[in-house]
Amino acid sequence: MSETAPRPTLEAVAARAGVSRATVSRVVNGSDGVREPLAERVRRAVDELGYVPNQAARSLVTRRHDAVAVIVAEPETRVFADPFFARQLRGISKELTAHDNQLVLLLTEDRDDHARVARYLAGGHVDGALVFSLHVDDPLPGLIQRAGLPTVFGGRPHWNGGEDGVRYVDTDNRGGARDAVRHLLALGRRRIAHITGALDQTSAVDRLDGFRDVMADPDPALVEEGDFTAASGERAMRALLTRRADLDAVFAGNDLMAAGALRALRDHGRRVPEDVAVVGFDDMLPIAEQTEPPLTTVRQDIEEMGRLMARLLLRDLDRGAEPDQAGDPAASGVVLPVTLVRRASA
Amino acid sequence: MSETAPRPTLEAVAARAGVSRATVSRVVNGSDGVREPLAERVRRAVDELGYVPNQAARSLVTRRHDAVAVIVAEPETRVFADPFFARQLRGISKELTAHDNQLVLLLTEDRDDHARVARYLAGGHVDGALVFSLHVDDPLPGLIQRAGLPTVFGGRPHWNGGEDGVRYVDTDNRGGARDAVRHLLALGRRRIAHITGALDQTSAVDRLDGFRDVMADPDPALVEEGDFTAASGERAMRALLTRRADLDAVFAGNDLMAAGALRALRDHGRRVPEDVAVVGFDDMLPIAEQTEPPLTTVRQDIEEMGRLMARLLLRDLDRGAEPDQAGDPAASGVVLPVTLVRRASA
DNA sequence: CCCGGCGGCGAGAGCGCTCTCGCCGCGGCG
DNA sequence: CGCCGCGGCGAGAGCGCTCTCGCCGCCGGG
Repeated sequence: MSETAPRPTLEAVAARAGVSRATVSRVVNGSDGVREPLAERVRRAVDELGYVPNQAARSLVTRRHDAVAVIVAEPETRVFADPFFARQLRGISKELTAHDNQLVLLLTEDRDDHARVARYLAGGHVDGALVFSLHVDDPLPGLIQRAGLPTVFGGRPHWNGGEDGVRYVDTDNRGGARDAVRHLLALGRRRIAHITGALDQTSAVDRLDGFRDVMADPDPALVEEGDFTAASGERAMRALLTRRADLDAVFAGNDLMAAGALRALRDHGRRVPEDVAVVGFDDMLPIAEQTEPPLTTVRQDIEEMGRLMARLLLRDLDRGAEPDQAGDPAASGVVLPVTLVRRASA
Repeated sequence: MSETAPRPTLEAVAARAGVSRATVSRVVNGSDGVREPLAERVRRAVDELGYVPNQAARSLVTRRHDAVAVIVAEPETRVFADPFFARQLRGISKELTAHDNQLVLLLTEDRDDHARVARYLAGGHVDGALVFSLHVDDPLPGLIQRAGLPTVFGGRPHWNGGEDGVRYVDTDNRGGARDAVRHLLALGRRRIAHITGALDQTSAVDRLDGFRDVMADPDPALVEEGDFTAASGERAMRALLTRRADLDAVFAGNDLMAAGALRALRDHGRRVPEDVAVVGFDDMLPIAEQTEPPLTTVRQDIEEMGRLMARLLLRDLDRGAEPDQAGDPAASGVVLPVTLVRRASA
């Protein structure tokens, strides 16, 4: 009973149906050229025996694996502090399974892991890779490019100026930041501060750029660097308040920092939004709804981002490995729109 | 240049080193029986050619895949609302990669997915499975058991009464609940309420049981069912306050509900902890630290839980598929300890 | 000096599949 | 009525690896 049943092979199915292996293979893989009565007999044999193709054997000859690696290079910071990651993964998963592809997850922490990942990718276990690497000095993207696998990045990669044709999906960080700041202006605020995220990440840089787009030459005293954590937001807010006690609005680089900023404002006796209006970024739930007051923020569709990354990659895989360098212009980088969500804080 | 380099095979390495395939295989797989000068020559050939074994070919004959499926059956609810999932995954990932195993992630949403997962597992792509399924009516655990793969569950599965020898790792929900309630008693509180989680999940049931262990026959009016969301915590707290305006403490089934309860208490003008002491569960960061006041709560080591699940599974895999029914008694279920974290709310 | 044993290495089969060929039978056209 | 063409199916090679054998050479003992 506990004996692992010897899985039936193509051969066995062929024998039972009284046909050749080739014919069974044709039926199983849905290629035409098998006439109906025969095909039906094969199908019956397949599920009488409970036949399931051996993927290893198949991969050995087709050189396809129907599997995609998802590489996340983000040990300590935001990815694990918030539900971002899970959402993205979910989007990716949906798209991949819809196309019968598996998701192999690789989490990396340090340099040793990089070598491991590189080896894994070179090992040809997967047909492509989706990569999340947010930091500027990360050697991972380079390693991966070198492995020669079709790849799509999550978030605009850093060295984008140089290498071209790098596929990525990003949210409209810059545009979202502009929307946020314009909203504050529309409320009549004029002394608007910005708490940046960790500036070694493109998302933080892009949001800062958006802020500058609208504020055109802001007082440097109104910009303070954070690192996307709530604690950094609180600290930054305090610093801003001592430098510019007259500020009347803050655009924080993400909701976590906005939450930190709210505490600092409360401690300093500032009312939100009456004295100081606050806008966040991400619409990270449940944080954004739970703050006091609830956050006005810029929402990005995280799950859609994941889905899109997967879709892009699968498309590449379908039309053969060659990314078709002449290919469609829209393909190299895709930027998803964002929307401003108005709650009580601004 | 864009030509995908034909990966070198064992054959090629053998030719270059002037030995047979068997010898190269021996060296690559670290089995002894190859004398030093020869072994060295092989090793040189391997990295001159950049040889990486073809996993598909290897699996075909060894019937091992060095891959483990992680199945998460939790679309909407807590897993995606909080960083739980990511933490657990990280623990799992660490342990798996330490043993050169890959992590194949399967997220399921609905019944169709179940069939897909069952097929995948039956397809023999992976050597074992780690399963997270929290709901009582989930058919998934049954399907998986039937696939005959070595499996470890995250959280005590539901039908535990029946089937025996089911491997799982759980946190000490009941003991943690007892600690929480005893802490409230030690503070002198006597009219202690409990907001339960969704009672179709064992964790919620166990926490309720722990509450009852200590309170022995509590007033039913002091127990209100929630569903682990902040909104449900808020609603439950309101209900409790109208029923028993004299309550002086609340033990919430998780931190999210505790956060909801805090708002309800604030709205009703109750001071925390002076009028009502509040204890949560999970120590979910950053929520638990960000509430006003910060939450006293029961901490569980999520990452360790993941690591342990992986370790258990790998152990099973190592000693052949047979779980050794006589095996060590500790193996069927492992319960991880929790610790009470004191902050300002109680 | 011969023989037995043992350890190091090579030959070869085979894992379960895909895919190219080529064969065979049937239908249509000359 | 014969021939050619084509579509349906089977035979067989081969994907890259592991692992069992068995061979061969070396060493020690009789």
